[in-house]
Amino acid sequence: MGRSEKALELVYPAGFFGEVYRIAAGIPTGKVATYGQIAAMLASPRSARVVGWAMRACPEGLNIPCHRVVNKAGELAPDHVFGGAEVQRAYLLAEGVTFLDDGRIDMKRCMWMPSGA
DNA sequence: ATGCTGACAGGAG
DNA sequence: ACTCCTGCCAGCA
Repeated sequence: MGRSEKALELVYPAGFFGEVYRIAAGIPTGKVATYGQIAAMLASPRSARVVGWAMRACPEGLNIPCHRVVNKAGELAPDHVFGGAEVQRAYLLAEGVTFLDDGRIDMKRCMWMPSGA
């Protein structure tokens, strides 16, 4: 592996959290992924909560777009994190994510589909 | 070691 | 569509 990859090995935590961060880092701009979706990618479809927890512990130094990870209903994180859901929504809007009239993300349009459409 | 917690999800009523 | 209940599993006291 190249030097940059080795650097990532050093930066990303080992184990489940590290895998979560690695995947989250791959979410393209303008798209969002769900906790359960990421859990499924890790072959642990029952670990959605752990994914959410990993996001909460999100190391800011890694440049992880944790605002692009939402629940399956397309709802943003509660106000006690992120400095308010408004902040998260502003980030997503700036990236081109579209919202429905009820304030939820238009998941049908913006959910990340790594395996192709 | 034991028990509680949580940025979730799926099924049942 | 909404609420309630249960399963999950890594950290932390």
